[in-house]
Amino acid sequence: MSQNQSANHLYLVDGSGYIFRAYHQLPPLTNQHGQPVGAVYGYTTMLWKLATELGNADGPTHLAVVLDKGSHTFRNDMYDLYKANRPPAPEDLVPQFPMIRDATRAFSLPCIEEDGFEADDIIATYTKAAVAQGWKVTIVSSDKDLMQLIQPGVDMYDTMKNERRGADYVMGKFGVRPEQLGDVLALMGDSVDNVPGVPGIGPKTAAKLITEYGSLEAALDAAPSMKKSKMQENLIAHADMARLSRKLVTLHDGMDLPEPLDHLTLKGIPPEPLQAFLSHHGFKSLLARLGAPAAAVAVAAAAAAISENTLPPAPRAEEDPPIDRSLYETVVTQDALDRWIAAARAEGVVAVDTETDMLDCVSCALVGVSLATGPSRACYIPVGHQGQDMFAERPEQLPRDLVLARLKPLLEDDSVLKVGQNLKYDITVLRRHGIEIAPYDDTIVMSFDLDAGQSLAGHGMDEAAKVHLGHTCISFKDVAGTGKKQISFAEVPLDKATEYSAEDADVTLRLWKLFKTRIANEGATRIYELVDRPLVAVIAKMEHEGIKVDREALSRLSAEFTAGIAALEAEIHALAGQPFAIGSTQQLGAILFDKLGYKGGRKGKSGAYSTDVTILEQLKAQGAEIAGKVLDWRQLSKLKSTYTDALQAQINKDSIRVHTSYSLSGAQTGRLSSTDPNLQNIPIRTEVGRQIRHAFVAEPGNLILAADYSQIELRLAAHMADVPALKQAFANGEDIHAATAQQLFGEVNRDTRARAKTINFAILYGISRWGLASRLEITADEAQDMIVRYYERFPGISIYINETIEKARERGYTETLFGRKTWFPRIRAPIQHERQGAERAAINAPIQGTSADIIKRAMARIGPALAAEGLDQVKMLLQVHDELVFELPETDVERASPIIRRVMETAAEPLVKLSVPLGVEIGTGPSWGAAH
DNA sequence: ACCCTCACG
DNA sequence: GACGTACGTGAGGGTA
Repeated sequence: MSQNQSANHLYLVDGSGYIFRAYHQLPPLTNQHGQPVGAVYGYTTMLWKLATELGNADGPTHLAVVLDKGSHTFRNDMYDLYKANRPPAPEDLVPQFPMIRDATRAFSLPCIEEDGFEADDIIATYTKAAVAQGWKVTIVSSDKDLMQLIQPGVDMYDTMKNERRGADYVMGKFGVRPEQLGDVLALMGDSVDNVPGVPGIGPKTAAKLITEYGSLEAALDAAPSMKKSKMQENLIAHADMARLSRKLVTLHDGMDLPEPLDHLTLKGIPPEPLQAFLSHHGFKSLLARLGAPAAAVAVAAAAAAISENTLPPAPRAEEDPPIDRSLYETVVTQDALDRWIAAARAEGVVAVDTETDMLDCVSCALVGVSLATGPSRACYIPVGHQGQDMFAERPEQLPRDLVLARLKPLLEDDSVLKVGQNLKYDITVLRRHGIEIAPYDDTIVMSFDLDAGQSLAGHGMDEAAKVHLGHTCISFKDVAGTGKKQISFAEVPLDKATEYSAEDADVTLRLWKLFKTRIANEGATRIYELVDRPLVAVIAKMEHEGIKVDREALSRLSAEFTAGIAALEAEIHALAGQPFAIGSTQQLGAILFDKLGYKGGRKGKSGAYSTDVTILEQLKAQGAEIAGKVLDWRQLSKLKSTYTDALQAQINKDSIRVHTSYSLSGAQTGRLSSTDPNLQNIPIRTEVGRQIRHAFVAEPGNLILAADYSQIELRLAAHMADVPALKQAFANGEDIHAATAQQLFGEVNRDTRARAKTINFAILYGISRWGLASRLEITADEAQDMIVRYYERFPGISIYINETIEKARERGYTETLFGRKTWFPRIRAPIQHERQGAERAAINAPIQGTSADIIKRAMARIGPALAAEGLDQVKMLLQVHDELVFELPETDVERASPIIRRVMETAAEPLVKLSVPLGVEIGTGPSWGAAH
């Protein structure tokens, strides 16, 4: 290989692939002629970037832009469904295709397209030709099919991510070498291009098979002797599809070169045509870089400045001087530490924030603590920072245990208030080091109790700082980066860590001052002090406790579901007469309504077919067997992906338990919400789903105890709307839906009770005759009659509804019995359906919110009530809105049950005296499922 | 990133 | 006669 040849480097730009990606990732810009040019702009900047690499060591010496031409290729002759799922290009993208050619010409670059071949094949052909000449090749694309071409001397370049990709990348993403990728892609299939693949085989299984057997053919040959499984059956049954898929994903590299290689030489880019193109479309920033006249540069700069300053400056808290990060101190000596502790004692209030090496506070390690004692008077005490790489020296800092020993008396001192933002995190971290923070305030909870529902007020710190202090915080991303390059806080240099962490404490203290005054002035003291604040430590404890989940049981279920799913899939494909992605509502809609011709029209603004349960059930009733199968498939897929599989992954390595995270500011009404994982939506309504609940188990010798409020929202509605008939029924311990049926229909049977139940819930949610009509499958007029009759029999209800809406409109918010406010900015919206939506939510909020207040009070009281009886082995693990779940020694059940029941049933008192009794049902068993 | 669907109360 | 089908959530998969 001669020097001369090896210096050549051909860049092949996948123009068609790029434009689709640019279209979706960039905002829909238009030029001054009103033409959509978002994708063109993205494409132009990409070419620009490549042009600037001209002359770099690894830059292009030769370059061609490759485009798709026409839609019919030899692959369609092989498989008529190839790319059959592709929707037509979006309307505002179509006119941009010719502009792409204009842009390419403006850069004076060769553009290659060929009938009957896709861009991928042209790229493969040129790659082969260039490699044969000993050239280097870079394919500018992020298309996974093209990754098959990666080899020594050939790499790929993703300009959007600014990433060069070689064989390592393919290995990391697909688990195989590039030359094996075609086999993997064939097994996986591709729903976008409609490459069928083998059902039930995804990237993981495909990679496993190819790694194990070496090739697709070898895997197919070996299939009959593999361990019997659904996968193995599929592999045998769909071997032909796999072979067809293999051909479809194979890149065709044998075409004649439309242009010889040496015609692709880059000779430099003449500025005139480029300048004409850029100014035609008004791409000012690029024009400026091209060296356009100074005036144009000024215009571009001015335009940028305006767009960045459209938000009015937020008001700042009066009095307090603005945030000055230069005043923050990094504490590395004992004297300095003692000085800060003394300052905190002198103030009587201190903001505290802990920094850790990861977010999971069950396993994380403490990295540092920040304190704030006044405006811009804040410090950061590092205790666990490392150097930035393994060879760097660990920065000088005080020993962790010394710092904690010094801080402990302060953090536990009754006369010093500790303030934190989302304190449950810090409480957990410090508890693991033997520190029980008390007393405390939490600014996230304060913000929520003041402004729940206010669309402008986010309760997270960065947003709150912006809204209330007019200050932009340093974001975590700024100090630690994001994605793959994200570093742990322990690796952040001390000066940056101090700026970030001390600012958090500084901001927290400023917010606290503001909120403290507002809580007193705006009547939020009761809800904050008596309901939400005490809960923070209780929630911290529950999260830390976690719940044991039987991994083997889940994995057995998962395997059962997988088998069921595969069987259903085969049946569905047979009924459809073709394979398709059942999970795709689009494809499913096309099969059901276009191909099979079932009735059940379009819905929604997107114009797409709706295929939800109600529709599928209608089809099933019409006799569409496929609809029932799809419903079953959906149920199993949901259970598998959301529960059996995801839950196993959530088991903590250290505790071997699952730790959810509760948000105290998640739900507008005051309810908690649960994330990572959500343990408030574990299945129970169907028998199949309920098996998942059985995997939530107690430790040996212990039991799970579940305590549910019975019909708490209906009871509260009866009390709040003052409905004598309902209150009487609850007082008598009657079946409330049966009692309603008696009142409405004059007789109680299964049908009338079910209807009464529907109506009872409809009332809680803000009834509309259309909604009720569709639920009960009656006409809107009949539904209207039923509502009228309900109002007649239960007269308080309509008064309650009208008064609630009226008050909400007047004051902007609703209130629970405990004074929790929920704001409804949209209740005065001029658009009717927005306003009506807000009205329905406003009807429900006081009821749902009061129920939330009551269970929160119960949660705060249960721990002390049990401890008073010496029952400190009883652990509260979960809250599911009207249910509390405990784990306790079998021997404690007898004594704990009545205490739990009493605390829950009397949780409203003495603050609120209810005119209906609250009922609690308790069950126990070895698992959560068995406790119901 | 957004929609759809579906799990719970 | 139109609203876009009830209140409150979070997660996963598909698609643009």
